Amino acid sequence: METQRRSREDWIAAGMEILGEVGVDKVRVDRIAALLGVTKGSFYWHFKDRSQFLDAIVETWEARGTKSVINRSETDGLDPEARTQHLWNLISGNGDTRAELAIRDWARRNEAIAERVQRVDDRRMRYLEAIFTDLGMPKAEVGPRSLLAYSLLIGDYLVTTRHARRVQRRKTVADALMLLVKAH
Amino acid sequence: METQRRSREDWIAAGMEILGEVGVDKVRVDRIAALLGVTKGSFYWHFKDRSQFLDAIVETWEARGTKSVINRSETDGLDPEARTQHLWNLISGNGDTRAELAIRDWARRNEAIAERVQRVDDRRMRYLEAIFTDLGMPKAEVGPRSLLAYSLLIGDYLVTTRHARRVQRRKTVADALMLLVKAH
DNA sequence: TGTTCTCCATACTCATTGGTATGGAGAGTA
DNA sequence: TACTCTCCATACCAATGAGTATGGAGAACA
Repeated sequence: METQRRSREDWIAAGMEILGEVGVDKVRVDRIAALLGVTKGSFYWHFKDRSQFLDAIVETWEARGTKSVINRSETDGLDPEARTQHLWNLISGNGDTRAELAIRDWARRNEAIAERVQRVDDRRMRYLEAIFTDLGMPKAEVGPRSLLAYSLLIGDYLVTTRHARRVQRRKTVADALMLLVKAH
Repeated sequence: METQRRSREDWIAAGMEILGEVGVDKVRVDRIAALLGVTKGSFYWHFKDRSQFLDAIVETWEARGTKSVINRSETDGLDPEARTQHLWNLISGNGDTRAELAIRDWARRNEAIAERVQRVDDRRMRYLEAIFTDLGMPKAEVGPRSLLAYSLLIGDYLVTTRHARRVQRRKTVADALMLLVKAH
C-alpha cells in the first residue's frame, strides 16, 4: 500500500493546469485536491492559504517565462528567421498557454500580477528587438516591428479560432510574420 | 419621495460595468444591486437567473460591437488613414474596453461566448481588409496586414502598461500602425 | 374609490467553499 | 521498542452567494 504524498511542486503544477482551464476565480482547493487524489489537509500543510498558493503559481510562471528567453545564446548562430521561429515556439509552445492567458486576465485586476506580466513582456520584447536589429532593420522601425510581432503572438492564441478557419489563419499568421521580418 | 425603479437596461449597463472591473466569475447580483441602489428582488423580476443575465450582457456587447462597424458608409469619403483612425476609435474608445477583455477571457471557457466574440472579430477584420484593399495593397498582403493591425489593437489594451512607459508605448503603437498602412 | 398590475424589499433556504482543529498513519531515529 | 517528525484525512465552522416565497408600495385604470 503505497502512501500518496504530494510535494509543493505537485500542487503548483496542478494549480497551473486548473488555472488555465477555469480562470483564477474558480481555482478551488478542493478541486485541485481531488485532481491530486488527496484532501485539503495536504493543501494547508504546504500553503498558508489560497492567496499564497496563487502567488506561488504566478511566481513559477514568471520564472519559466523569463528563463526560457534569457539564454539567447542558444540561437546566436542561427539566422533571424530561425530565431523568430525559436521565440515563437518558446511562447506558444510552452504548454502554459492557457495559464498565461488566465494570468494576463488576472493582471487586469491585480497590480502585483500586472507587474510580473510586464516583466515577462519586457523580456520577450527585448529579445524580439535584438532579432530585428540583427536583421539590419532601420533603428526607427525596430520598436514598431517588435511590437507588431509580439502583438501577433499574443493575439494568436488569444483569439480562439473554429476548426474550419484554423488552417487558413495559421497561414495568415505565418505570412504576417514574414512580412515583418522581410520588408525594409 | 421618488420611487427608484430600474429597467432591464439599467441592470445590463451596470452588469457590463462590473463585468469589466472584476471578471465574469465575480459578477454577483447583490453587488450590482447595491450599485443600482436596489435589492435582489429587482434582479429576479427582470431576469430568470444569473446565467440569463450574463447572456443578456454579451448579447448587448455583440450588438454594439457589430453595429458600430457595420455602417462603414460613414467613412467612405475619408482617406484610408483617417478610416484606420476611425476604426481605432471604434474599438478602443467605446468605453467597454474592459468588459470586452473580460468577455474575451470568458470565451476561452464557453463555446457560445467564443462564437459571439469571433463574429465581432470577423466584422472588424473585414472592415480592416476593406481599408487595406482601398489602399491599393497587394492582394496577398491584405490578410496579413489586417491581422497585424487587429492584433495590435487587441494587444494594445490587453497589455497593461505602467504610467512611465505609457507615452512611449503609445508612440510605438502609432508608428507600428503607420508602418502597416504605408509600406507597399 | 376600489382593483389590478408593475416593480421591489424582506426574510428566508441551501449549496459551496475557505479555513481550522485534531488525530492518525508511516517513515525515520534514538 | 518508544519517540518524533512529516504529511494527510476527517470533521467541523463561518461566510458567501444563488435562488425562492411573500407581501407591500405606488401607479394606472376601472
